[in-house]
Amino acid sequence: MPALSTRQQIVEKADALFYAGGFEATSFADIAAALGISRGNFYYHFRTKDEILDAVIDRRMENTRAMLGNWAEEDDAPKDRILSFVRILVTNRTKIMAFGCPVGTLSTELAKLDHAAHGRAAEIFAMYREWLSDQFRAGGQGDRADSLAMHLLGRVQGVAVMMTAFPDEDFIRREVGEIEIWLGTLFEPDIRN
Amino acid sequence: MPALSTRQQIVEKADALFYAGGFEATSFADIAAALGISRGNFYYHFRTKDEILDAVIDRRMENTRAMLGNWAEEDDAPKDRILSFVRILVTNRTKIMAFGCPVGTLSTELAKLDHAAHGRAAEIFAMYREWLSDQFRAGGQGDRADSLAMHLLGRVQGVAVMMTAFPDEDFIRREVGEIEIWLGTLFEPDIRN
DNA sequence: ACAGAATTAGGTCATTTGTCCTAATTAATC
DNA sequence: GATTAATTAGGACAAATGACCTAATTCTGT
Repeated sequence: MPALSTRQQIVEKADALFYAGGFEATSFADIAAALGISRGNFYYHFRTKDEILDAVIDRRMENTRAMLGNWAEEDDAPKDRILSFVRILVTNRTKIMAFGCPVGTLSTELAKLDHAAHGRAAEIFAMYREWLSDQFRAGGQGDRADSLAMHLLGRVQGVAVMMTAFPDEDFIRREVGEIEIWLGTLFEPDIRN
Repeated sequence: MPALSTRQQIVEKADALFYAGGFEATSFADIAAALGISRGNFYYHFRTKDEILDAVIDRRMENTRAMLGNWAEEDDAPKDRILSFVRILVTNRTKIMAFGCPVGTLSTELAKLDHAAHGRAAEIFAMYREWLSDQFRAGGQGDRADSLAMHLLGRVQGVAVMMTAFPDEDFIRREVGEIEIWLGTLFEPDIRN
């Protein structure tokens, strides 16, 4: 009784390899070899590369949904929930410096490939957008909520891109710090000078 | 007497194809076919794919240097120079929505491929960083100049990434507008309320 | 224990990849 | 005009790719 089904193992490994090496550059053989399974076995579970990509995106959406749910459970205040999001830049800094943001890099790669799944990859972004939008709305930002969500997503994506070019921990902390200050002024409007 | 040498044509086409389709996904055959030249001719000018990449990066660095120089010539005020940089988001919005930022996407792709040229791609970023840093310093930002340059680069990169996922012109103009306001407060410190 | 379904192994196939070679053609130099 | 150098054409090559098939094995329900 394996801890994970072969299919789950394939999706998990493909997820990691797509992130670390890119979708196009990762081959069937790479995934099968990394798992120690035969190509035939692989083909039984996924007939085309696009099917694996679909399954990987499904997995990422589930994981994202779970993570966003956890952040909402851990903190009651919208501001603290949003801070949990921002701090993944620090938590995952090592991987981001090496491979960028999994969401952003997949989206841009599929855009270049003109891949049919680009829209699905953008849906992962949309999940973050809506969740952040909900938090800003709950924090009393009303109509600005969605704009603020997009703005914050962009800020975080930008830091992630810069991290791969300049792996500088000080830069990360400085940017995260500035975002925290910005959130502070947003959620305590009577303290702005 | 051709307007461009074969070698120049190859580099130019490779540049465009690498941007629109990615480095890994663009093959020798793609470039040769797009130019209508034979593979043998191609091989005469570039023996390996890495050589083409190097030439493309050289070209981009030259073009970038020229563009930054032009912006410096067109405007005397550091703030206006920096605005020229920010507004490429609007000027090139169609291509960015389709393929992202050429600098950022190449950097992240080469990072994932663990490619030797990743450092050279980051040098293009470094050119922008230093140029922006010079402008901020000329604008009286002193020690903060480099931090501000990195911050602004990140802001622009973030908008570019979001544009590929959400091709929304309003978002672009909103973000560019906010950056302009931010620059305004930076360069006119006595007007902050 | 056994039949049927699910899963896995191993190999095949046409195509494409990056790399490379040789012969032909064009351009430059004396 | 002859000789040499630079450039181009048109393949060839092994390796890798995504896709596919069949036979063997393992699991499942009865």
